[in-house]
Amino acid sequence: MAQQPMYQQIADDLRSQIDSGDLVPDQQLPTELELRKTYDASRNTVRDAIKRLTSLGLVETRPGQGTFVTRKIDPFVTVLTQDAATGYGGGEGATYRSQVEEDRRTPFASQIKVEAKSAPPEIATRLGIGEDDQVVLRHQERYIDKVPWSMQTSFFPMEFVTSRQAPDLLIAKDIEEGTVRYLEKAMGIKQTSYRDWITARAPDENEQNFFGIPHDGSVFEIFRTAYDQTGTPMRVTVTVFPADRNQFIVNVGQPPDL
Amino acid sequence: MAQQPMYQQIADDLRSQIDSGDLVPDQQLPTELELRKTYDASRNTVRDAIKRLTSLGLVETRPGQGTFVTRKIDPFVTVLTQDAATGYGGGEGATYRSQVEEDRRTPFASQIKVEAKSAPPEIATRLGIGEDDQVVLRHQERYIDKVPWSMQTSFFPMEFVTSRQAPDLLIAKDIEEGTVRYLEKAMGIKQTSYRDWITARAPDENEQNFFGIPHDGSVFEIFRTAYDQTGTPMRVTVTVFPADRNQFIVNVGQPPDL
DNA sequence: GCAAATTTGTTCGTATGTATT
DNA sequence: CAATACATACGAACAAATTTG
Repeated sequence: MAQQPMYQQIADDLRSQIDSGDLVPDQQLPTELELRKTYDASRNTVRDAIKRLTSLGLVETRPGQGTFVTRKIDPFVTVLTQDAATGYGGGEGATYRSQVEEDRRTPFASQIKVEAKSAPPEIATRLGIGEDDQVVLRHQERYIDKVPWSMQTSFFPMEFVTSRQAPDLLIAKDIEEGTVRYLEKAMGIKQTSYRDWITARAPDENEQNFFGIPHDGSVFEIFRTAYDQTGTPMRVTVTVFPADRNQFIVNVGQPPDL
Repeated sequence: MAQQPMYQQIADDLRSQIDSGDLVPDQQLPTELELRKTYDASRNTVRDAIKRLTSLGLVETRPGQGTFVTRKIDPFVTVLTQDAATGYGGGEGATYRSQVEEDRRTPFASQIKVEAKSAPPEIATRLGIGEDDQVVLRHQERYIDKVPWSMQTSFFPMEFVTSRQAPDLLIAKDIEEGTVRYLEKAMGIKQTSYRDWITARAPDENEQNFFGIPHDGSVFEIFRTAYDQTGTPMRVTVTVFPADRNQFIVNVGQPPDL
C-alpha cells in the first residue's frame, strides 16, 4: 500500500513541518502518544520516524521530557591554511582564540591535561619514533559560546623534556605564547611546515557524551603532523570536531577574501 | 539488571567477534533467528544490535539474504593542495586520474552530463552572479576499482558560452585537457587560486543509493571556488565523497614526502 | 519458469524500566 | 509520591526480496 514505509512518511511530514517553520527550534514535538493518534500509527512506528530525524540532527529527545527541534548551531569555520607564510597553522591553540574572536564569538578552553606515556602506533609512525618511546601528551577541550566545540591532543617526543630544553611541556598549564613559539624560543626548533590528514568517522562514547551528539552522528578527526626546519616531525596534534558545528577552509594560492 | 542495554551488549559482542577476526569480511552473520537463540533475546532486540553495527559501517544487511561483514574499503586520499605552484588543484578531473593511478588503482569516470539552468543560491553567491543568471553545469560520477567514489558537479557562468569563447563547456564530452586548461587556452582565463570549503553531512537518498551507504552514514561535501588572475570567480565545483572511503590531505609549507 | 523456503523489513500490541517534572 | 515521557524488551504477523528445489 505504501510506496514509502509509514515511518518514513511520518519522518518526512515532520521534517517538512520543521523546514517550513511550522515547528520552530527548541519547540517540543507532540509526544509519542499524541503522534500515535495523529498519524494513526503504533508508538513503535512513531519512534522509528523520530529516530530518522535524530540521526539527521533535526530533533533531540530527552528522556522524561520530550522531543525538541534542535536549534541550528552556527557553524564555526576553521582555516587550515592560516598564516602559511609564518608557519603558524589554523586551529592551533595560539591561533584558535583569535580566529574565534574575529567572528565575535567567545572562546573558552579547559585546563590542559598533561600525560606521559608510550607512543600509540599511529602517533609513533608520524613522529618517526618507536612505539616504546615515550611522548608528552597535552590535551584540551574547547568551547565556543559555552558549546563544546573540539577536543585536541598534542604529542611531543619526550626527548624535548628529558634533554631539559623544553621542560614546560610537562607543566599542565596553558603556555601563553603557544607551544610552537615556546619550542622555537627554548630549543631553536622552528615549525616550517605541516600536513593535515582529514577523516570523518562515528563518535565514540566519550565524544557522544562530551559533544552531545547521537551515536550515529559524525566527527571530523584531523591529524596534524608539524615539521621543523630540518624536515623532522616535531609534533602530532589530533583534533576531533563534531561535524554538525564545524567546517573547514583550505586556501591555495591567494584567493580574494570572503 | 543490565548496566548496558541488551542490544548494546549484543552489538559489542558481535563487534568484538569482527575485530578479533572471528567473523571475517564478506562472511554472513548468523541469521536474526539464530542470533535470537544465541543471545536469548527477541528478534527486535537482535535487530537493534545489528542496526548499531550497520551505522558503524561494520556490517551490511541485504534483504532476503542476510547480514554480512563489510570488507574494509582501502581509503583513497585526495591531496587538496596538489600542485599549488601551477594553480592546478587536487581532485580535479585533470588530476584525479593521475592521483589515482599513482596509487596503482584503476580510475573510471562516467559520461559527463551537461545541463544549463538558473544558478542555485549557494552557487550564485560564490560565482558572484545573480540567482537568475544562467550557469553551465557539468556533472560526473567517479569510481575507483569499480567502486563508486565521488560525485562532482562544476558550475561555470553561462557567459563563457554565450560570449562564444568557450563553447565546448556545453558539450557533454570529457574535455581531455581538463576544463582549467581549456578555459585558459580558449579565453585566456587562468586559474591562479582556489578556496575549498569542507563540510560533512548525512547523505540524501540519491547518494545513499549511488554509494551504497546507510541513511545514517556520512559524506564529505567540498565546495571549491576557483579564481582567475584578476581575482574573479571562474568556477564552483561541488564534490560529494562518502566518508567511509575518502580522506584528505592539506599540505602547508613544504612537508617531507610520506 | 515457478513454487517453496529462507531472510530481512515493517507494523502492531503490550509490558516494564528510567528520567524528569 | 504521582504523573508524564522516553527507553528497552518481548511476542506476533504479514510483506518483500532472494535463493533454492
